Amino acid sequence: MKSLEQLPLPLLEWYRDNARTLPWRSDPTPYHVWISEIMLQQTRVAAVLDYYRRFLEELPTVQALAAVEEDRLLKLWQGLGYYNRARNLQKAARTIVEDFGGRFPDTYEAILSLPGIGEYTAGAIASIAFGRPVPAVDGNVLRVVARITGDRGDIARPETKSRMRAALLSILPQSMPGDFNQALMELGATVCLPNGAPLCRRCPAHAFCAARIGERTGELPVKGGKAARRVEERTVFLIFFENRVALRRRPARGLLAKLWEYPNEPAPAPCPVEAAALADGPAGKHIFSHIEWRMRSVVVQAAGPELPPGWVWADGEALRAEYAVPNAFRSFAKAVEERLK
DNA sequence: AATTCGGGGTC
DNA sequence: GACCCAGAATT
Repeated sequence: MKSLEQLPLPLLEWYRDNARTLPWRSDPTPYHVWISEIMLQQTRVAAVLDYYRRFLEELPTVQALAAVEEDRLLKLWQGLGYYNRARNLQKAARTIVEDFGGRFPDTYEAILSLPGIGEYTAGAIASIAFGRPVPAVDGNVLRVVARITGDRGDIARPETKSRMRAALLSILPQSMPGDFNQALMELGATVCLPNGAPLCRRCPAHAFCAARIGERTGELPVKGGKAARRVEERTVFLIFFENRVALRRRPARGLLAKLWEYPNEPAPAPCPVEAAALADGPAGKHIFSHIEWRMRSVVVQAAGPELPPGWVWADGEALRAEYAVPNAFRSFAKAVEERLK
């Protein structure tokens, strides 16, 4: 990894001049860094900005996060995805309040022990918020290192990841590890782009990057895997009674756990309530990482207010402000709103 | 080591 | 379509 040794100085200089202005950088308290890092897991900066602002506005402290109602927390997370992140955030907040006296733990090992925090996030928080000299190796960093060093190892494999992490640890500037880690990610996000289209002319590693010199940026990094996606046909029931719509809570474990949904079943499925009228509603499609839902909908005028146990009637205001409904059902939002007026 | 967990931007 | 994103937890 000889070429990596030349990286720190030009990288830090580049970062000083090119760092984006991001809300979690203006006041990098451990709480701010933590919330931002969890939201940013597998999620682009642009998608996080509004959620981050709303979240900190309502839950400005670890104590507030520890105490908030779970349904309110899910509502704040609605649409961001990977909802276990929100639940783990609260578990960790309660651990911090109860076991750490409300003070965020300040060592890599203690941070790593918290729910929802793995090697990457522990390294990010420890280095950015506490100045600890540990690497933070995310997807951006793996791509940058693979290209600069010309490493053909599969970056999806733990062995490749740990090799690159060790190489980074050996060159990590002890004085400013947080800036170095952020600079590497920033470089990956804005210059050393995926899809074989990096902006090498703007790169501080231009002179010594193995992939650029060898014209192999299109072949690096090497990444295997890609599980096939299964398709599920589902029927969604948009059930109305007197300007309200029926919702039910999803199971506590698994996909979209504990979020609210319009009742739906694998197609074909019979109407789950006594109906005064039935009509076809809009179709919808939603693509998860590992599943594709192809949905048709049925608009149901319920014969009465009776619902199966656990289901609820929601009016337009409750639907907007109270119930966390995942974006998988966004195709039906307009049709539902129309009938709740 | 492989799968499960969302959702959206980008090519 | 395919890839990827400031990944972690579970199996």
